[in-house]
Amino acid sequence: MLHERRYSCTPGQIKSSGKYPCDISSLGCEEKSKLLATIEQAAAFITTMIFQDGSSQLNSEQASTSSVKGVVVLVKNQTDQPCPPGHTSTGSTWNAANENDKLIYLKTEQSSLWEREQEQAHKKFSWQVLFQMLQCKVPIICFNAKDFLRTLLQIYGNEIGWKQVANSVVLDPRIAAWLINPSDTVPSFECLIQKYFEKPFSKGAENIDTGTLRNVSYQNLGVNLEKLYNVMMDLTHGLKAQGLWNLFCTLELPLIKILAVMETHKIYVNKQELKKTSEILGLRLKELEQQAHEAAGERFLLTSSCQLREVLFDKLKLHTLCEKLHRTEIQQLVSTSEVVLNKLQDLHPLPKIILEYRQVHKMKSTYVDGLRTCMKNGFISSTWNQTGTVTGRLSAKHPNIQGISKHPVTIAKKQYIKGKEEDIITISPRTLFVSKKGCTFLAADFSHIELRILADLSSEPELLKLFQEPEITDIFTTLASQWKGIPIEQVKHADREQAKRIVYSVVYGAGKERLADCLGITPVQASQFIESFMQKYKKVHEFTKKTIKQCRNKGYVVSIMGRKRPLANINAQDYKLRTQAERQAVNFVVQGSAADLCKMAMVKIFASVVISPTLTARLIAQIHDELLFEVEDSQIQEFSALVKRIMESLQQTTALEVPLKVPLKVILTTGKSWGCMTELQEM
DNA sequence: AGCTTAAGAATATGG
DNA sequence: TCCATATTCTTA
Repeated sequence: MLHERRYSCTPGQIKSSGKYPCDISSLGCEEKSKLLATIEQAAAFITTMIFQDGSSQLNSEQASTSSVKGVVVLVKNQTDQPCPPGHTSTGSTWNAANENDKLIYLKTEQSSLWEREQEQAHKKFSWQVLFQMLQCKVPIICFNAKDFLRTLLQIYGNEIGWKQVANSVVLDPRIAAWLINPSDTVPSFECLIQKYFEKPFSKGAENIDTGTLRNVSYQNLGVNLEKLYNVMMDLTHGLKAQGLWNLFCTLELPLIKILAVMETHKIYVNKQELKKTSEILGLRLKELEQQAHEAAGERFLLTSSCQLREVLFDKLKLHTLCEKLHRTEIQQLVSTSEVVLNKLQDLHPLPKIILEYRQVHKMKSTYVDGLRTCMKNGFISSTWNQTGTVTGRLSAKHPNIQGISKHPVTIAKKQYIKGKEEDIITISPRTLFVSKKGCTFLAADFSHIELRILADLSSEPELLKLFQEPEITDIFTTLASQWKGIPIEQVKHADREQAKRIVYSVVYGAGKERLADCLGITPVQASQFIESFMQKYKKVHEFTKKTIKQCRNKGYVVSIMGRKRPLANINAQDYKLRTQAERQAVNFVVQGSAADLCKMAMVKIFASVVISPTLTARLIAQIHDELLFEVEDSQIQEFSALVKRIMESLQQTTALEVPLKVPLKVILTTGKSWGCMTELQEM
């Protein structure tokens, strides 16, 4: 409350820059139209959200839990050269570097009842200002711009359509910093400033009052926004110098808007089914716990790998009956992981019970109960992180929709539900996600994307041939049939998955022990396989050697769209560190390039939908190589054709040698859930 | 004694 | 001594 007055400024004061932001609600009619005119001519906007607790996007470590109170905007009227560090913004108060720059405050919080009319007017004007900012194509610079855009969409959801944010140009220095080095995370604005702006400079007085005292931070907003602007300018130069500018502008910046829009979309979850499955899984867990205790001859905590280790190896001594069991990474204890338990399952009944217990427990705690904690009013909406990976991929949390189990868990025990007796119950968490009424989910995925990219980058003729033959519909199925010597029709899903794991393991440098563990074969057989693979696909091996060599020379590797990953250990003395960096280098080029393609697809599809007057399809999730949309039933044909065309045309866009294939899948049943997708026939 | 925190292990996803 | 994520749980 104390601060409210500080925002005010007397009419006419708008021009002279003050210490505090000018609250636009204090402006008269004339000043308001003046302000709108100024905004129309602005060269840049630097913005931050202000939260109820007084913090802003510039001094909160993580996304603030408190709700948004308003937005402060620094309106730049001329794009001046970035000031050298230490020159500006050393004072504790803000003095405009340029006299024409303005610092304004837009209140967005909900109006109190008694001053509703006035508040409505203010809200409307705030909206007018923000709308103009979004429409005029002048860059809006914001730390965590996605959160800013999402919040605007949420607050002005009635006045603005999601397509309208598509025209805006937002810049986020955090993403710029991440492109320059994806390995070092920038957790906060202060951190960004320290890394890219105040580098060796000024460790003095002013740092004290930026984060520690929240009340003081108000008077520093102008200073900090100025800093934000300067850091963005520095980073702009950095991006251009490193050849990352195009990637930044054409891929990562448009993605900000796409993710903001995605986060405003809610996915309906079947609450009743969720509760029911939680109970079924809970019952099964109790049974398995009982069985495990009997098999072990003592009570212990099944979820504790430590206690399980004691039972299996100290008490039962099962490790003495089996050689070369995998050990834990840090403590070098005998592992209780799936591969080890698989090896032990003929020696004792306990390992099998544990394996099933863990499967069911994962299902219950993460995908069923975990999902419930993410729900708000029967809906979920993931939070997307654009800077959370080193390879350029996206990540998602709350829930991690990218990691939700694909394969069902079957419970082979009698259960009595609603008086009905069933012997086998299958639980697949994806079916808990349901599309809106009148809509269906459409999934479009790049098939074998990384292998196709590898084929292209290595120009391996054998691999290219496989992709250019139209009769081959699925590479891994083909490879599995070749490897096992069985006809394609008899290849099962598990066989295909195995073939896939073999190929990627070998390509990315798996050792014989690891591969043997993975496949349940002996290390000798595994090394024979690696050998024959290298023999058949010689150019793949050449590609990895070439990539490592380049990395040694330059200190970094580059994806097809110029994404970089510096690898400090590529020339390390330590064998372990060096070879790890080598594998990371090879993996990055392929995985990073696949990420580029998938992001490009998102950007192009979004742009097409935005310019279409009729299409309303919404992106629900990106699962790395797969885009999941919610589409109005009447638009499925039109939209799916569009998606397929755009995604497959990326071959030309990116000048790939190898063709891209994008099978489309839609829900078969009108029941409309995720999972149980079936391939959409060509038209 | 009960509390929070961080690391480690295991397992799900994707290639 | 394949890569890179998130989540959950236990343990210190």
